[in-house]
Amino acid sequence: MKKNPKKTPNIKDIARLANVSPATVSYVLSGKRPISKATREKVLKIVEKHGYTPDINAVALKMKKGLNIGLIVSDFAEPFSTNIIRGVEKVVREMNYYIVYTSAAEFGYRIVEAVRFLQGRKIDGLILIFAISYHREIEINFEIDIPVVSINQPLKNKFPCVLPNNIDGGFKAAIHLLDNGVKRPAIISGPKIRSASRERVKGFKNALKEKHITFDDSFIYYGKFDYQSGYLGFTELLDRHPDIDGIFCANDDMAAGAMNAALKSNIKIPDSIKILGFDNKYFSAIWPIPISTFKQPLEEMGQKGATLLFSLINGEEVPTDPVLLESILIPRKSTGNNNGRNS
Amino acid sequence: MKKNPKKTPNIKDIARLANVSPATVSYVLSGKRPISKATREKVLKIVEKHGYTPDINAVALKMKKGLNIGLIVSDFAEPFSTNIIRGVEKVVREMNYYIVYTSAAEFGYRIVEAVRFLQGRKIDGLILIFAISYHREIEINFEIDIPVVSINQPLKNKFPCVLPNNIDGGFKAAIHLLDNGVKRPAIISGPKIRSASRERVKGFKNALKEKHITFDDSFIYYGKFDYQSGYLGFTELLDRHPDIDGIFCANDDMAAGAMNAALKSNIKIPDSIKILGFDNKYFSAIWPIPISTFKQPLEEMGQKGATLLFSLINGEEVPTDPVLLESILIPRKSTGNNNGRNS
DNA sequence: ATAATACATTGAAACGTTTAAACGATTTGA
DNA sequence: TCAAATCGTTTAAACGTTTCAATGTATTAT
Repeated sequence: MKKNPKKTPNIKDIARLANVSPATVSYVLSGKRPISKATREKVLKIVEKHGYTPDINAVALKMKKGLNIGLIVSDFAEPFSTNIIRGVEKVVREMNYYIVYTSAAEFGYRIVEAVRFLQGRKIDGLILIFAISYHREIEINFEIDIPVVSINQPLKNKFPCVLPNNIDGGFKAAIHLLDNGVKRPAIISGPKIRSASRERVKGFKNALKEKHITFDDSFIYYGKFDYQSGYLGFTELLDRHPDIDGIFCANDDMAAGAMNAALKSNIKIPDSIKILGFDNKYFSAIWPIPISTFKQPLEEMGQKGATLLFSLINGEEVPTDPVLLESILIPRKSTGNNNGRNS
Repeated sequence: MKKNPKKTPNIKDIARLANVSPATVSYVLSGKRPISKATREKVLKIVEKHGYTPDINAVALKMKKGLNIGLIVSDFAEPFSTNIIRGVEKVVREMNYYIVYTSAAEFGYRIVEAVRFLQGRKIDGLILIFAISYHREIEINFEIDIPVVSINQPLKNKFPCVLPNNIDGGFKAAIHLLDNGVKRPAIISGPKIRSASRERVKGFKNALKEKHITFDDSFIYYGKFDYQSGYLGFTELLDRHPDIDGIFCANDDMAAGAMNAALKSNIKIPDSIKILGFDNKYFSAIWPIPISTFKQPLEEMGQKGATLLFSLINGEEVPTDPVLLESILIPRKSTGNNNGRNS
């Protein structure tokens, strides 16, 4: 009959059972001091047998560390963020850290408050993920003495960040449209204040210039990354230039809006006008006319960001320039291709 | 000139500054012992001034608690889960707890492993959220000595749970179709093994019986909650019964599939056939023909679940029967209504 | 006036680790 | 042969809290 029926073993229990001191157990487990092979094996056997795992609170207290990293996303609604998170998680877990997360939305988008909240949990590093449809100004004027990495959103060069290569995305978008026979391309962009928008436009323009296609700002409609904008943008652009035969929409929501506007006006997609989206949202594959789009390397972005963060935590140097990752094109019917769905 | 330039104050610092003992500070903050008004105010002022907040690791260590609750979701892809999480978060934060979360997908759906992982972080309770599109059998044969609550998924009555009232949902679906003139209703259900599917079918049948509409199993197609199933289901059901004029699809993905199948066969929605979905997924509102659907009370489910969990943690009794919450109908064009979108 | 009670506060142990310093035993160098 | 160095291990302090038991002081009952 045992005295304490169930209590999880602590380092002292293990030490006693192995006939060594707690310190020895600790050293065996951490490998910070050489321990004779015999002792190590003896200890490890007991540890294994009793499924001992150090109390993380005691460890964290003693080490003056949190052993977790904070994660702030703009909003959880977007599957966008969750895919990045997946990448982050992998790395964090590998480092034996935990994630404490919150959404900025929870704090009325006052990042300062969100940070304060997370600090309460003693985080050793912070990752910020702001989804692209987030269009408020982000308050980053918070003081913080731990490493911070931003994913998907440059924060005034204040922190290291990993971003999708939007210039490249815009460029590829234009090329794809031209390759599929478009002569008069236009673009429904995100809001001008968002660098992601400006960059996609820039890449788009670059490609057109390279191919000697005339283009000016009247072929650009600045939307808000939402369905509405796509609908209105389509209407307005075709008002301005009835001969437009291809539109690059800076995300799939706007592409959907554009396609519905086309449907209403009885304009055939892709025969009369080709529509190209961005983001590879879930619905783009099942849309009545499947939407060509770009898949962003979300998981990689997450992984890269987390790796960067741990480098910082370990006091290593990291590149100050944003890390850029490229999106890949998924051609579907809306630009005249035929893959993408099988029924 | 200060000795230690920045270090965050601890309870001893506060005690010294307030000319009291650390114990007093602790009691002031926790309110577990009466403290004279004068002392309390003095202490609180210092606490405020220096922004003191107790080291959570020390607290957790001393209290032999984790001060966090674990959260396992089947997969993060689904915005479904994130909305529930939002509700959970609110409650958890209010209780001054933190969330440590992971996805079952990360562990190859071996819940046991996921639980073990979370236990490493000393969780005081566990919430399981399995999205409806998750169709594998869930391994729940894990031993656990902390309270567990399941949200959205009954786990063999092993744990208290909060569920959408699917019978009610199916019932309301039938009524809505009938109200909109449907004479020959059919249903594209989820897989038979899922209780959510069976219950929605049951509610649907109940309503039809009540209204004396003949109905049998040949009007049911069992799909897998995915787009494909909707497409195939539509085709097959109309093969069986060409006079079907209304279909309740157990989620929006299947509704989308059904609508695309209708489009392909040149069957007019909603004129010839009315389509009703479930879940109010993002795309259902922007679909070319906006899809009527049901919005589940996800955030409430999260809140309710978390509240339940804390009751358990505090050793209170909780109802052993599932807590049922009702979904609300969002009528749109696919069943002949006109609200739901404004362009 | 004194004993008994109530109230406010404090000292110190405990939670489970890590790690610097100390220790003894063995090996090495002169 | 003795001092010095090396190796493996242990002792004990520290991390920042909470809370029991003890203390001192003010209030009430006798």
